[in-house]
Amino acid sequence: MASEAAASSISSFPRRLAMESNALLWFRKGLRIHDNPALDYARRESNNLFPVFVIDPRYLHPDSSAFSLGSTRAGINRIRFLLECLSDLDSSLRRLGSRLLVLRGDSDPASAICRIVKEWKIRKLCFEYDTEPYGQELDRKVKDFASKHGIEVFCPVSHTLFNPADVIGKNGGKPPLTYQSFIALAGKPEGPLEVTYSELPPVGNVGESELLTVPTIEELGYKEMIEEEFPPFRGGESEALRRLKEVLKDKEWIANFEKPKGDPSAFLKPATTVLSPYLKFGCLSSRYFYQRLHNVYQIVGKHTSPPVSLLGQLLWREFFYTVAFGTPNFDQMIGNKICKQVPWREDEALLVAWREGRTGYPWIDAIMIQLKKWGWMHHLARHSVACFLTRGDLFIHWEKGRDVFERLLLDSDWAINNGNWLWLSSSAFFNQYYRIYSPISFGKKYDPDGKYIRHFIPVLKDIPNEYVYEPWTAPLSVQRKANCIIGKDYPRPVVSHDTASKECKKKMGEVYAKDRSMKSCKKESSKSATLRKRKK
DNA sequence: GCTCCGTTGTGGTC
DNA sequence: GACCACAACGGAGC
Repeated sequence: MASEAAASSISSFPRRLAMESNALLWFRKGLRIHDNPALDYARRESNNLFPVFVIDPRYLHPDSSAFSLGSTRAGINRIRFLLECLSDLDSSLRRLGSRLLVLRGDSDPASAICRIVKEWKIRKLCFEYDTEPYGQELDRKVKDFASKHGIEVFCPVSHTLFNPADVIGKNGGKPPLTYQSFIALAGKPEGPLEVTYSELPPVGNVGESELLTVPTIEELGYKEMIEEEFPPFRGGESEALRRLKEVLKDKEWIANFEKPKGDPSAFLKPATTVLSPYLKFGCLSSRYFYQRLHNVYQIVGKHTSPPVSLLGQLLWREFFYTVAFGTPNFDQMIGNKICKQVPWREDEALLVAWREGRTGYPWIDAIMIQLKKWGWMHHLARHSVACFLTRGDLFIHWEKGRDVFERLLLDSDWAINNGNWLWLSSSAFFNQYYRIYSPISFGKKYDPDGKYIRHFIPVLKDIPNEYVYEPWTAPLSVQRKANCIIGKDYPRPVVSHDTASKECKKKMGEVYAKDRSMKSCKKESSKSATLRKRKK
């Protein structure tokens, strides 16, 4: 897989000067003007520039069979966030004398691109390199088409700080499997492009093509949108840069940031930057973010370090991108060499209880409701619910939880989401399966009065502090007074944490023991094979 | 084969 | 807030 990554870097711009030329800039991620090498190359020596976004049915067409409002792959909140990103991008392009051309996808975006490239007589096709399997598949189609028709392709790596293929190459063809070994290999990233535009080449003649402006959510076919609470985060590059500016103002906060010390129950003022949705869509360049953080560190002097520092968080993103790129079947247990093979339990009712925030554990349920309503929750809150679903309590397959997160998170990112589910379920990277988050005491530590729970689960709002994490222990008189009868207004716990976590630990112990004996068997057989060879 | 280390465990003590 | 015991994993380095 790694050897296929013949991606260009910004320092390797072809020097050939095009004469009369039409360039097409295909936006997928990278929904920004700043630090956008594909845009910068596309506009150079081009008479016309066609900035295009293709509506991918897989992500944007309504699917009524999905468990929540949205498409097959994306919940409504992320779809709305994406449309905000596109509107903002369109406004920015219009200020530069251009506009965003939004096309309906045919069967997939790649075939739509191939069709218009021919129709608009495109000489130069530019798009950001994508490391995800789905992106790679589309890119292959487009690149094959372009090479058959003699169209120049420029495909820079600019979504990440490093080219995952380079890091894997430095490690002898295998991705590094620990953060520290990744850091040792990665080195310093290239800086962002230092260029601003006063204007861009005009959009050329689009002929007969049916061109759309950025659609509204209703135009995409989502009619029954009744939401009690919308996510407090708006999409787009302008919002990303505003948010970054806000974050950069507090230099002390940046200098002292330590991820594990953050408060997962903070929701009015989250304990992290909430820049992840903007990095996901490329509204914010990771290289620009890195550079600005580095500048703050230089000004303040003393600061925290990776892995816990803010800059360290950007490097975690790179770590997961690298491992994901170099590991076949990274997003599944079977066929994934770095993933422990665990006999997870099939239990649809428990999965639905977890997904819908009805486990009877207010801390877990509040987090799942925040996910549903906001599409975002703190990293440690994600840990709590992921541990609870998998190795901690319910013993349900991490792929099931991964699917729910992938759909509902605004910052849903293939490599990072799968990487973290592998981590939390103790299937890869992390082995201390006996360290289990308590669905009661972990949250209580940060928020003893249960403000977070009361906000996201209003039915519990009058339960006294001493019972808010364990409402089933409240006497009936207290439940009546709080207008919340457990078993009627709010569910009883779906499992007992004490017994469930003990059983989980036992099962994980068995999996690990089996894994050890398999590994030693393999070692033995390879040893004896070597001896046999030597004797011969 | 040993020791040390690993972003982010819990529950107890001071 | 810092420290410890608890129980106890794999990988890296020696």
